[in-house]
Amino acid sequence: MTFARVAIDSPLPQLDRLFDYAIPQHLVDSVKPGVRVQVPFGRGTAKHSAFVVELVQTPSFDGQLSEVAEVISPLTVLTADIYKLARAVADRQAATASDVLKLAIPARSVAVEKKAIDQNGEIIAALNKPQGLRETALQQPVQIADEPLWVAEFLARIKSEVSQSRSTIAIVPDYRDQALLLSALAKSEFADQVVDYSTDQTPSKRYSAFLAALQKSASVVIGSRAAIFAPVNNLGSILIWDDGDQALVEPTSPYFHVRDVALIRQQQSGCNIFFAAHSRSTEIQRLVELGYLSDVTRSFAVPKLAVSTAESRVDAMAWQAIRTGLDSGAVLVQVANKGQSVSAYCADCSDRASCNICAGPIWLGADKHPRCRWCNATNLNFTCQSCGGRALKQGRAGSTRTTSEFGKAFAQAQIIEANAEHRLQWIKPGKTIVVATPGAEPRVPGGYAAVVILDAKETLSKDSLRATEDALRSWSNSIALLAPSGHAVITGLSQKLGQQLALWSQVELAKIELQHRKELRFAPAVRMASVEAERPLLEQVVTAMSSFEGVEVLGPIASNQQPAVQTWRILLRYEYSQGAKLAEFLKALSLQLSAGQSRVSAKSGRAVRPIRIKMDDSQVI
DNA sequence: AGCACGCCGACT
DNA sequence: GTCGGCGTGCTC
Repeated sequence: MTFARVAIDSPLPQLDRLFDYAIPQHLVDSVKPGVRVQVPFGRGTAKHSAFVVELVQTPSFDGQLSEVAEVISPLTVLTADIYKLARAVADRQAATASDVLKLAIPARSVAVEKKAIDQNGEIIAALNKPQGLRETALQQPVQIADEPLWVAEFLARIKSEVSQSRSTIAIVPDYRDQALLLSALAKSEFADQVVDYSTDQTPSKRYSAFLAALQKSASVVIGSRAAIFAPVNNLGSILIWDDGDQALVEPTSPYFHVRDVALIRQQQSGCNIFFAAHSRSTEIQRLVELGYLSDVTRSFAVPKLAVSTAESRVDAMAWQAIRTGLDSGAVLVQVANKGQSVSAYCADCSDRASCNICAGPIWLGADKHPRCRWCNATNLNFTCQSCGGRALKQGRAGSTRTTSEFGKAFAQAQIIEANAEHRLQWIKPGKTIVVATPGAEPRVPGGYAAVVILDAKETLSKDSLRATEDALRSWSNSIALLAPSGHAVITGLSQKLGQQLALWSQVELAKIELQHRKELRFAPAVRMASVEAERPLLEQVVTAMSSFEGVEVLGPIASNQQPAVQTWRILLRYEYSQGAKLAEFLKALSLQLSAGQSRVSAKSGRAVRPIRIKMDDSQVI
């Protein structure tokens, strides 16, 4: 007699454990570890979806067992490896395995599955050509003559794994990096092994990518956050490009950084792990200093970079760089903010303009309409809170105004604006000025003749713990788009930082930054969690935390994230060694305190958790 | 989440 | 005397 031990597909923390079920005679052959089943649960009449985690001979529950009601599909969609990973990630993040599994296992597509399996429920090799791959290669308007160094490095590592019949997971934070890597792989001899795991495709394509990873004995999975959970066989290497990119942080419940999931998966599977980036994150620097990772150096030409300490936004050096750059090709101008103007002031009394709904700061979007940065309300009939004035004057220029200013100054050049809304992957070579916000820079074949970085001082003085690190990362990524003969200019940067950047001493810069964090006891020298809830509930958390030794509680402070319900937030500063214990404590605490507090969001209709725990919150300071 | 069990106010 | 309020607790 065997019994099925299942994980219920429910976000409720009190159900985050395994339940045993009897297997009725007609299902004994089809209930297998990893399959999705329907089970009766609780007093409710509705059946719940669940995953069979294992089959056992003796149930660990001595009450009356219910029976598995139905097997949804013969496919073993939850492998033992992925369950183990999901459990470990959930435990680290004070979340549930189900939260992780819904990211790891895409929604089932019956149509895809019908095509993909034979009568025995085995995946047949009909998925060899992931559609995404060919489309990406064909859509590529220009051929890349010069492959970036990191792409070549990834290809070499992938090639080595494939030749040993092992799989690779390559994580790229950005759709342009994804396309670059995919088109390089499409031309390679192992194009057939490639699985396009990007999340911005249709559900059926995601499901077929998932099945392809499950089926191939050696696959090359390319994707963003979700790809770290790809159920590949014989995992040889995890490769991560540009780990400092915030796109690698999951914005919903487990709130993990892919880097941390990758490290867990590496430890569990014993595979290789490789990080590459133009600049070094403090987290990677910490792991290098601990001896967990080792440095691999590749020689390359240091970019020609000049730094100007001038106060004016676009100084003589920047103008000169744009002018000479245009003579030989395209020029990239990186600006800190999008829109017409990053801020607005009352024309009469010069006070900072604030939103008449929530008093948040006002900026001017591309359409020149005054908009609130906090609640996004359009303030068309602005009234100054201090003097009653009705007229606005613009603050520092954003990308839209910069674009129109350059359009006037360089009438002979084509001007293009690129930001998160106007996504651009490539531009054609020629006399073009691209004004881009950080992270939105398009590539140009052969590279840019000049890269000019404006607003350096503003980027550095952002009110964030990671301001310097993020700035160095976004500048480095822009400068890396230079042609070999190109020149870069950064305006408004201090001499000291500028010199180190000009020498491209990325490791040295990361060392210094990490040293600062150690002195201030900030992440990643220690870990910092945030707990967010409504005030009375949060007070109970604060009280309970006093019984937990060695964790420093900072706050509460008001959180302006959701204007609908005012929530508050505390920060918890703790050592890495306390992580497991603290996560367990917080999970149990939130379960106990939120009893009977669960409610449904009026806006989305989804269950909203009364207490939100982020075990590593880098946004918070 | 559902759903039942459990002890306190106004009703044919 | 009971019908029902939703606080509390459990779900293999």
